[in-house]
Formats: sequence, structure tokens, C-alpha cells
Amino acid sequence: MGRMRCCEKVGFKKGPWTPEEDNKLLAYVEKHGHGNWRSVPAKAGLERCGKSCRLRWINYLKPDIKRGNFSSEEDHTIIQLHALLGNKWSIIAAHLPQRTDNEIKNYWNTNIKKRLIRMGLDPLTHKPIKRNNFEDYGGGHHEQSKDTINMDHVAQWENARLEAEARGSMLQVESHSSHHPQLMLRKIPTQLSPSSSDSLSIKHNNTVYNMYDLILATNRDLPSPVSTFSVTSWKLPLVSTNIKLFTDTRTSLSSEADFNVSETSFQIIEDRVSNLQDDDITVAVEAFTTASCESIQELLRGSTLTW
DNA sequence: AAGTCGTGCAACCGCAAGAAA
DNA sequence: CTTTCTTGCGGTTGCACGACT
Repeated sequence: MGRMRCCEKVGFKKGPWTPEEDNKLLAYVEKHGHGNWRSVPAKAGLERCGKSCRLRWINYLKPDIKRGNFSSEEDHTIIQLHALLGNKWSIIAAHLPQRTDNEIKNYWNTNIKKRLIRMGLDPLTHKPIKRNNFEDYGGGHHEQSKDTINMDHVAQWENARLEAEARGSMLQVESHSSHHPQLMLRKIPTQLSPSSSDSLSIKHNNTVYNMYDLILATNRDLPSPVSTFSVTSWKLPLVSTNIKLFTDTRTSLSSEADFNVSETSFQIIEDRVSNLQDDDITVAVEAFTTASCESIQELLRGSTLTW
């Protein structure tokens, strides 16, 4: 398979972009639009390779890019999605409007990752680092004593991770959406290309839904975290059905040796369901898991998910 | 004032995948 | 079907800058 080497031709400029170069590229894209980046440098009068132009446009010049500090909400979203997805920066970026994958990746590497390590958490799994592994992350140096690891923060992170796992474990796919417009199902918004969407979407009744939007929707749209599983009272029978479905799913998943979702995650979900009260029930979440066990496994593994 | 170190960020690189020829 | 082109992704590098010694 062929591929374009960046700046393979001698004579292409490298390094930081000058304002003049930015202006040229900006003017070109505004006039002609982007695409066919290989031909852009010549047409725009730039001594850069096409790949460099594309990157500069995407990461810096695009008009809808938001720069500056990340908000705590963005921070939280990144953590949750990373706990679910790992280093899938482009997918995570798709859920943070106006942020580029490069920016998020940098933010993770320079900020969140270090915070995790300081707290004694594995940046890959978000779980507490085992004592004998701790030194691998530089946390085992003599100065890094227990008192520098704020246990409250560790607990917070662990909670966030479990939340993320729990959210990933439930699929709000439902079969009667026409009756319940308040359901938090969203069609894939987005800048996501069809090719990238297949790894994070589900198709149901010929409609593609974005799994991670669903997960995040439970963050944003519900009155309180505790109400995540709220249902209207007339749907309680449905809920019990779904609890059974969920329990069945759980049983099935638990039998998979390589499927490592913590017991606590399931406990969170079950506790919330069992604590449902009619009064604060405002949003219908009918289907705990109408999806197959295999689909859930695929989701949590970050693999392609379709049915 | 000069040197060192740490941090943040822009940019580069290699690779993969899909589209087009 | 194969080859070439194009786009996109994620890991990594290197520079600029501020803090510190």
C-alpha cells in the first residue's frame, strides 16, 4: 500500500509556521476550500508539504477552534472517555466541540496523565498502581511517600473510572422512541466521518446512534447523577424487565474470563436501579440493555460495534 | 547574569485504511 | 485485483519559555 511521506521532496520547509504562511494558507482555504492537500502548497504559494498544510489548518487555522485552558467539564469528559476508550483521541475530540485531537492528546500527556501518576493511578487503566509497579511510573522514588498521594483524590478518580465503566455498560437503545421523544438518543452529530463512526455507533432501526454521546448524555442532561436511571412510574414494569435483562447480561459477562469489568461497576448500576423513587423520576430510560452481551463486550473493548 | 531544568505545545513521522485509477 | 493517492490517527520530538539555582 502506498503512502505519502511527509516532506519527502527536498525543499519543503519545516518547523514553525510564520504569520505570512498562515495568511497564505488561510486565504487559499477560504477561497477554494480544503481537500486534495497535496496540491494546496503549490496553489497557495507555500513551500510546505500538503500534510503539513493540512495539519496546520486542522490544529490551528480552522475558524471554530477553541484555544486556552480546558474547563473542568472538559477535563471530566476527557477522563471519562479515556477510561472507556483509551488513547482514542480523535473520538474523544469528537465529543469536545472546538477542541482538536492534538490539543486533547497534549493536554492528557502534560496534565491529566501526570496528575494520575501523582495520585498513584495507572494512566492506562485509571486504576491504582500496584505497589511493585509504582516505581515504573516514577512514583516509587523515595520522596514520593504516601502523604503526597491524596487518598480523597484517588477515590475520586476511582469513582470517575467506575462511573465511566458503568455508563459504558448500559446502552440506552430503545425500541419505542417515537413514543418517548424525551429519550436521550442522538443521531451521530458530527464531524465524524462514516468510517470513524462505525467504531462508536450502533445502528438501530436504520438509525445510527452514537454510543459515547449516549454515555455522555447521562452526564449532561440528567438532573443529577443519582437520577441516571430514572424512569416514569408507568414504565416500572419495563424497568424490572430490564433489570432482569441486565442481570442476565451481567451473568453472561462475568463468565468471560477476559472481560474485566469490575464488580463495583455493576453494583453501582444495580444500587441505582433499586433506589429509584417515583418522585424524582423524570426521564425515561427504558432499555438497560436491549443490546446483546457480545455488543456490550465489543463496546467496552473499544472495538467495532454493529448489529 | 548565566546555566539548567521542567513544562507546554506545535509540528513531524510512520503507519493504516479507504478511495480512486 | 493491484497499485497509487489521499486522508487521518497516534506516538514522539524538539523548540520556546519560564522558574529555579
